[in-house]
Amino acid sequence: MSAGSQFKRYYSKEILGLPEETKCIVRGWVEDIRPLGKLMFITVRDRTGLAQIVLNRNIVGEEGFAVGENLTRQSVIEAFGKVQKSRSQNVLMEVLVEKLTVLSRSSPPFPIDPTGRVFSSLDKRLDARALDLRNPQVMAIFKIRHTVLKSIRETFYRLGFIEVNTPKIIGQAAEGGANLFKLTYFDKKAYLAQSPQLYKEQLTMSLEKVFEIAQYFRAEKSNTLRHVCEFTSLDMEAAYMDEFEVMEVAEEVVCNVLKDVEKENSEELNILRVKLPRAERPFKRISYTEAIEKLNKKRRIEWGEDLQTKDLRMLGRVFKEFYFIYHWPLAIKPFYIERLDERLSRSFDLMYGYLELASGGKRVSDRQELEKRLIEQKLDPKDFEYHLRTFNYGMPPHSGWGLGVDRLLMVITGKDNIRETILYPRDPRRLVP
RNA sequence: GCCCAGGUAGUAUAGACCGGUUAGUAUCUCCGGCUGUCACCCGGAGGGUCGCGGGUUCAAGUCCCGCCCUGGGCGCCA
Repeated sequence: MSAGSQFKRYYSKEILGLPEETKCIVRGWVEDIRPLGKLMFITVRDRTGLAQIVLNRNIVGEEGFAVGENLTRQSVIEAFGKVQKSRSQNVLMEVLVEKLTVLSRSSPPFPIDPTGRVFSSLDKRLDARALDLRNPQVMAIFKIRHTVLKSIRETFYRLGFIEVNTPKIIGQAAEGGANLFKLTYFDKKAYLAQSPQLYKEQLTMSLEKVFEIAQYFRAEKSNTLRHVCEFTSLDMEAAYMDEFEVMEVAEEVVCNVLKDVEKENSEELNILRVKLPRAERPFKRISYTEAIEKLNKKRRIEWGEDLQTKDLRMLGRVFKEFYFIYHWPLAIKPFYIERLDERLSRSFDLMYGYLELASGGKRVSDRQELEKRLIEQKLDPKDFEYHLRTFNYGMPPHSGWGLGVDRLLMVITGKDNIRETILYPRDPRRLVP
């Protein structure tokens, strides 16, 4: 029997709604095999869900039945058959098999149980990530991730932003702060980009409003649930906007993401047994100084200090929602953030509870001021010559932010480990698979 | 990098305080039986250098030391 015109491949989810006697092809991986003498029930999963197919010895014959008897779980199969009403408690319709073919025979035992009956540690699951993704709960995270990425792009397109791609291999490591991964670029030293910051700023002088979704690299031995060495960042930068205007863009992006996930992923949210966080515009805005006052009721913290993990956790208990902390001390913000006054910067962080999701602000657009700020932060303007000279060509005032996509996924899927939201995460201890 | 907890069949775990017979259970894999299963069921079998190295002891999965790995907390993260 061939995949001729009368047989059509249906996804598992579609089979439930097909009329009796529909000729169909079921393709997928075997989740469970329940032999019952001369009858055999096989549950077949594909990316849409679970289908039940029935192998009857009187129909497929001795040889056909032997295919089922030699089947292993997780094998990829193709079954030709007709839809019939099922007496199963779990599915309405099932497929009575006329021919069963094994497309790829699996080799048990498996390092994890992708049906989730026996739980495995995240470490074991990540070692076998390709198989782990067959688990509907795991797959749900990445279906939601897809919606998030799509939603982000649609919002920015609608707002008139141009999508760009900046280099990830860079020649200068002088930005200070996070450690960069070094690599050999023919006979030169090069580095993996930790952010598109300087490039996206430069692009505002021509493209005006840009955004980029890309992976960046930080060589920090951070062993936490919210740091990885390779992460996906959503970056935006816009000419003529100030810090409050780009905060509104962030609100719009986040609210649209939640709306789209609610619309397109209700099934996945069910599988994950999570409710979407609520988000109402405008998000709460508290200044850094107000945050310090709030924290000072619980513990002594000096104005000017950066907020530590325990401070953020305390704020997270007060604000179980999206909120901004704006106008941080100039001294703890990078050189490219614009000064507000003697002590403050035109900066902000977007938070959800204790988790920092995005960081941004209005940028310095004057070359002299930028050079001054570099020196204040003990960086050498000579190392930034390629960047600084662009400010001679007419640099519009501009603002922007960068948002951790993986962290946003944590908030949406209710996962407390960032590794759950990344297909193949990279942390200080994990480089494979 | 620091602190805490842990490492026992492929996976998940019991046993450790209080050292002593063949390391138990679930799942898994294989074999046999069953024409309506539902994480099928029933019967049988397989699978463990108890993380690695050293020490104490007549005797170590169990006690002690070092290392590695894992989980969590913190630090680092312009």
